[in-house]
Amino acid sequence: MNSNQDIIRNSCAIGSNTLECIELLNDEQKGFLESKTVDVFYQKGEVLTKQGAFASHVMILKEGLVKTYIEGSTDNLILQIFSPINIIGLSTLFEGNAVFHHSTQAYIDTRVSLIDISAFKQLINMNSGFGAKIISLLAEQSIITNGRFYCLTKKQTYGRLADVILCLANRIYKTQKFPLQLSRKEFAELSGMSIESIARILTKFKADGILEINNEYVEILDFEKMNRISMHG
Amino acid sequence: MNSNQDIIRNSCAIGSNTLECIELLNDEQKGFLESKTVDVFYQKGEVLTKQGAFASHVMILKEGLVKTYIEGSTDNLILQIFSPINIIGLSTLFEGNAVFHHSTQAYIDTRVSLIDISAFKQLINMNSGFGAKIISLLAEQSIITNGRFYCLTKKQTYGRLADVILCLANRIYKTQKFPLQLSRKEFAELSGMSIESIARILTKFKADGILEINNEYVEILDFEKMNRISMHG
DNA sequence: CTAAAATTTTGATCCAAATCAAGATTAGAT
DNA sequence: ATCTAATCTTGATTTGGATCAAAATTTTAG
Repeated sequence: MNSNQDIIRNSCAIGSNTLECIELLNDEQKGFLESKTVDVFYQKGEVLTKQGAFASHVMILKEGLVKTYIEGSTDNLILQIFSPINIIGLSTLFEGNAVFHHSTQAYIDTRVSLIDISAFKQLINMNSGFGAKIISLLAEQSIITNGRFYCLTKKQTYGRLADVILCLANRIYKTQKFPLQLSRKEFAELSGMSIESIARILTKFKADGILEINNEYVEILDFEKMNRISMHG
Repeated sequence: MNSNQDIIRNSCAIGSNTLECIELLNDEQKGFLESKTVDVFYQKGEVLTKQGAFASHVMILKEGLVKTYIEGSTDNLILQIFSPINIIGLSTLFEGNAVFHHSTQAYIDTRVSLIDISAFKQLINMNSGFGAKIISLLAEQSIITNGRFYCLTKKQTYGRLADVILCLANRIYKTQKFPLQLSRKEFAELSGMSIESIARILTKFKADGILEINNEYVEILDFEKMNRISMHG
């Protein structure tokens, strides 16, 4: 049985769907899609799309790890993290505005397919099953971002960081022990707090035997306790 | 010319699209839709959909004012406010999960059309233009919610409240002077702060000649200044 | 119209987390 | 390997806004 509260649990920032939607295209449509797609490699730290620029394409993340974020005057708000294989930039399908409403940056070396946006829109109009799948993906992504919205506005520091760590383990790396590919600064940005607070909380997590973190990897030692902290402990 | 920053301006919580999508249906489809629609009237304060319940329908807001919100253990996070005419509950089109991921409540007396969700999905699969429009609406709504996400996490109290007031004026009531239909408690929930902070800031806004607020109406007296505060002043 | 209840305002106090300020550690360059 | 720059940790201080407390106002009920 599920309760009300479970919904807001995975409050971190990851879209989890694969590319079933491509499978819904027929051969001709697949060929058309392919002709309008280019593959691009980005290095760690490179910006894939820039907020405010013309939204010329949708991206499929094939390899790597990226964030989408809103650029503010002082600092950025991370909307989601994406791991392969996911579609990024569906919100550019809003007809009213032809610009990116967020930037996208690579955490690590990353490979994406860029799909021409008008071709993508044509496919939606050609194949209603494809469109339905895109609707489902968009709906899912907004549910996930809303969970993150809840996390960052309603939980306090310990809960937020626990949430981010659980998210990385459950949704991104899909294992309790994973390589440390993010800096403290990136953890801070992800969990919406200062770098110093991250350091302090990580030290506490280590002291309490909940987490092991060193220069190579992160490992959740006490999943139960981490979960309890995440649900606002 | 638009800058980068403009995007995150209207950071409040309202979907602004009308029902063009219905116009994309042919007569037969419209008839089908009509046969699967019921109109319901809700009184001020009544709950329209409950987080965690089976997602049986999508709603079209015909009259009134409603909020969608995530229910937390301690308090709620308002995701969006909707004024007529708008579609509410598109995120239930996510295939993976048949429950509402948020609750919906009426701020004032409200009339909605409930559309059976499987009928709605059928229409999406029957009419790709309809689906494309729904995609655009979903994309727009997520852009708006992301703006609100930015507002609540990155701005401080004065900016947040200014933002909410501007949002009400620009997007909901579409005038600088509008009836006071929300309590201080509702303002507090909307702008993510305590009731006392709302009172204090409103007093300050009045003292500075930026805002008039009494038991009947709200009026923005200095739009320019309010805007400056909203963009984090 | 009056009393009671609810809401709003104002002031005082407290707290979580940011910022400031040094050190300690790690990574990169020569 | 050594020096330098960057990142990370720890402690001290500050602060924005919440909470607590009480008075003022508004709304509701009789």
